Amino acid sequence: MERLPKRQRHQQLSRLIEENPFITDRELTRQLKVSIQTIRLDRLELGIPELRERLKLMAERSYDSVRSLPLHEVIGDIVDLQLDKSGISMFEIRGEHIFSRTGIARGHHVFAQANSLAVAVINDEIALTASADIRFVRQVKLGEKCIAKAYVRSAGRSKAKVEVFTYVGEEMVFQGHFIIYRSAGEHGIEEVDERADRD
Amino acid sequence: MERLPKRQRHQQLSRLIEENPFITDRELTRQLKVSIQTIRLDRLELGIPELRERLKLMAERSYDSVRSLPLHEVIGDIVDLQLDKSGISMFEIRGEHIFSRTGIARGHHVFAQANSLAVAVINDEIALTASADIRFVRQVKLGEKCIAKAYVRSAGRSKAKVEVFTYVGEEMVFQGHFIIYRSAGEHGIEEVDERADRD
DNA sequence: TCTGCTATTAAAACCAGGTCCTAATTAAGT
DNA sequence: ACTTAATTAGGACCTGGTTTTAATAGCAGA
Repeated sequence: MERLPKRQRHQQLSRLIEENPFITDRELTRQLKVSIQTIRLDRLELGIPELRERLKLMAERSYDSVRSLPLHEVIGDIVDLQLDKSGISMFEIRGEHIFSRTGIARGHHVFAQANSLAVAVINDEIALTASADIRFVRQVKLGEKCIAKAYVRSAGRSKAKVEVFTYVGEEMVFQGHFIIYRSAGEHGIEEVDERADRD
Repeated sequence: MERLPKRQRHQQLSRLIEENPFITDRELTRQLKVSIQTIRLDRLELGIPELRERLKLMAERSYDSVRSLPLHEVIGDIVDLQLDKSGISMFEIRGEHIFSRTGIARGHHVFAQANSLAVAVINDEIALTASADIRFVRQVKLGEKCIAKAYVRSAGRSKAKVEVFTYVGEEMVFQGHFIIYRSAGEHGIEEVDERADRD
């Protein structure tokens, strides 16, 4: 009663499916030289779902990632705002903002908080980021609360310079210099609008 | 002969399937109050494949584009990826990405696409943005498809320089220079030094 | 040798979620 | 009334399975 062949086959089966989840049982019979029933018994024992189920799982995984883009309007809660002068916002790093492996926040969330604040602090109908020079000073981790402080350094007619520093506690974790376009009475930009909504 | 209902239904059908690709024809008959045959004719006319085919496509997309990477950590769909060399991703600006009044994309979404891609293209266990110098060249509007192209310019042991250019059609809308930290232990990567441009 | 056990294979019924084809029905336009 | 487009209905067939029930092969121990 060769037991080994079975275990070996199980290993091979797992490997084959892992490296090509699109394989059908019929294809597996060819590769492993056993009947299709054996393949199915094996999958049953190993808890490997059928092809369609596998594809569905993969599709789901890749779907809710697209769906769960949590980058909406203003990122973070605005705590204080003095238009054209300064602003403070608070943003807590949660599970959806991190690299799952490391627990470290993805840079664009930290950026998003700062960018949102830089735009919000500009007192204009339309304010858009033109450019930015940013530095991620240290990593931010799950659960940490980021306090971003924005200061308007200079405000011309069509551009404003805004500096943003983000802290976790005492520590600075991010800094950025933003150049923000403003509408300054409808010029330069084709589509002029009202100011962005605020919560 | 109300032609409108048909077109409207087609629109609704497309919308329904787009916002939930996991829906079956049977479910669609309930929502649209027409027979299942009509649904199938509609799908045929619109060139929308059956449920299983849709799931398979989604699975494929998420599989062979970035099998090694956790996809959900990337903003936009990776179209091409040559680790440590270059990468391309596609990101369509949708309603949730814009200033609702103006239809102009919020900067941090455009940044997020570029940042994700810059991190993804670095072949390392841990890759984090250290700093970035970015410019929003022109506004991006609702419905526009942003194609971001990333090129690894130099890859040292602990840092890599990545340039990202984002286009809508022929037009460049964003450019950024990223410095990415890498873990520099795990993989002894000493292969890449300086790379020339490539399309 | 017979019994018992595992592993394998086979066969048949059934299912979801369709395609493909033919035909009937309905609605509406002129 | 006749024509045409749109809709609905029905049945055969397909893939890639599940589930169940049975038969068969191979070997071990008493």
